[in-house]
Amino acid sequence: MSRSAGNGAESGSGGGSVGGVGATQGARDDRGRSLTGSLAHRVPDLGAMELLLAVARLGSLGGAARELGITQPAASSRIRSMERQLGVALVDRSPRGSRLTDAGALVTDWARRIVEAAEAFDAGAQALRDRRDSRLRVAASMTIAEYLLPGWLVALRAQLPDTAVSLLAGNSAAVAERLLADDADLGFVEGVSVPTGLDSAVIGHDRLIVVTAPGHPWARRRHPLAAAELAATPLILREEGSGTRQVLDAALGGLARPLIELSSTTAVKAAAVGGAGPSVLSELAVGEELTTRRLVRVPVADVVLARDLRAVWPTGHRPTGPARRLLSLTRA
Amino acid sequence: MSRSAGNGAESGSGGGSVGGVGATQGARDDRGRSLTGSLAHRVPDLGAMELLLAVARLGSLGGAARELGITQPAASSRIRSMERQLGVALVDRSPRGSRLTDAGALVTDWARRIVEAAEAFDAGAQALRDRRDSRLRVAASMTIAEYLLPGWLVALRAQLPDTAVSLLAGNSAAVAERLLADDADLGFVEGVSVPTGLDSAVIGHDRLIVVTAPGHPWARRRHPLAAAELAATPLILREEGSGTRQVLDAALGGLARPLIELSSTTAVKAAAVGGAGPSVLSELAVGEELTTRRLVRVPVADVVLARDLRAVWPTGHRPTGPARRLLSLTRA
DNA sequence: TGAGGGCATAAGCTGGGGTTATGAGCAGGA
DNA sequence: TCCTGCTCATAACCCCAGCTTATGCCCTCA
Repeated sequence: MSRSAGNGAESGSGGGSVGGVGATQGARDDRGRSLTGSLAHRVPDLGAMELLLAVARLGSLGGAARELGITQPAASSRIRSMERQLGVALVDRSPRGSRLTDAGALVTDWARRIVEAAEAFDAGAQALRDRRDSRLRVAASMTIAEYLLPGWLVALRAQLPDTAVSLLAGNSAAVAERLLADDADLGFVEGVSVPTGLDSAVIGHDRLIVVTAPGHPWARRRHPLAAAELAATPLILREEGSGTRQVLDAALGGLARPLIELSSTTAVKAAAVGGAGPSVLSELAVGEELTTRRLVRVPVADVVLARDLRAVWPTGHRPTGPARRLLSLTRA
Repeated sequence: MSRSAGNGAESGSGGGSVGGVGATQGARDDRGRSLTGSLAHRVPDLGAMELLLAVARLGSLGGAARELGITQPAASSRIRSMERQLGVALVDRSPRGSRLTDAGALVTDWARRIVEAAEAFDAGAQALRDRRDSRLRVAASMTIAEYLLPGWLVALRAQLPDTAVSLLAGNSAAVAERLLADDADLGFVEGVSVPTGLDSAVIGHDRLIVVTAPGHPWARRRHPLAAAELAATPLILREEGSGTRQVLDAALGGLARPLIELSSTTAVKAAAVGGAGPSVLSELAVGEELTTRRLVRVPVADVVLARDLRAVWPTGHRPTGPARRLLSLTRA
């Protein structure tokens, strides 16, 4: 393949489809995944994505290579193999630098999503690893640890790159225990009551919302759902004793009727998306599903399904230093 | 290392820190990234994440291996090397199966985020690749292609696994052109006006919102911002001619004053997060930043910064088949 | 007590991604 | 005009991560 063969211009608008490739393997499983090679075989790896982002930012393969600490030929071949894998020209190589194709710009944006999720993963994993011998020890309840903390940690790391943050996840009681035993500097809990011995600040709200698949009759309701109606309808729920279940029971007066009981938020989401019925979930857990309309929010009239998200610390020990900084990142 | 050495119990709540590892390399760059090895070296690859999810779901290494089409030793060693890399015990291996550690459960949830982003990437890439010779040809404007379409495609693929979807991204005019030339079956545009020759249905709204870094004075305002105040303040903006800029100018009467002009949404976000000043951005673009409070939304009083998101098709040619199905996934 | 499912260990192969070394297109200044 | 410096490409070689097959131990259950 000679210098600027084939791709080059790729005109003003669309997805550049590079020739050949021919891999239109029709075999798919029941979820539409190709059977030959799972995701990892069809999606470039993180290194390639980082490289692509660097190329996009710097406008040069060699520059990107330098930034990532590899050589220019390595970068070039990596990008090329990514293009081969995707069957789409991503960068327009010229002797004066490399610019993204239109398709490349789109792919880069999607790649950025993945890299951001990976950064959150990394920040969380780092915190998990930093257990002892660390400077800022955070204890958090599951929902917060799952959905919010990784993002905060990414932000915190931008401000305090040298602070090792350690994370410990558990229920409210465990968080309180750790704080009081001075095993943690700052805690995060969700729920109405604050464990005794702790001071707290509200940092946000976790609303439970009623959701259904778009096909469900409730998705087309024009008027909000009444509490009684909600209480009378069997719902896809977390198991009894779970945090969200407690809040729901309290709001309805202990009446929530389970259609199915599942032991993880993910399983509940999957069931709801699959159309098994309406469910009640934390809005933190279903943001993505709502924007892509895999789930639809059903407005509710006379029930308050909100619980506070709070930062907590031992009474008297106002957060200072890194803890204070983290707190300020989270606060409304 | 013998059978159940070391990790095992790890009691009821937290992040299990496996011994050793010792890789607390202090060297970090200005963003807190470790210099030795970029993200890709600190984060397990997609294959490992998929494997972990499978183990979580099936409760067995061998079962997960079977599902992914690899052998049991391969799965075992892969998980083990992931644990070594993260410095945390993830699964509790027993002769009767494998369950996740508490830390493992957390890590699995974070991993799921990455895998979901990768699925969206894959769906988009597949559509980009399927240019010609496909059954459903979609043309979409950039914002929609970037933030919404991948999710819809994932959902559509669940319903119609065998339909090849092709995607073409461009501005409104390009979308219209493709539809009228019968180069596309369904289009998506944002903006107030519908190109002539096309019918449309509103499928959502893209609100532009005013955001700042949490440290900015506006972040602590108690009262909404007046339009005049917004118009009088220099803002971080996309370049003149961009879609969001047009809407903003229209809403303010052509008065928006740029503090900095940048040519990509990502660059604008980065500047705003960095505290360079207030900005106006699509709410689709800043969802993540808002929930993690890297950016804060500033309420605005008397300006309507909404534009419709519309599905469009050639007048008369009501969407049918897969196009209709996709439309129903997006519709309110 | 055997059958079967679970996991571990060991030895060997393969290929993707890295490296060095070299050359060629294009711009801008002496 | 030619040199210098940036860009990218190609070629030959190397290494190790991750896979495989083969085998064995642990535990449970009929």
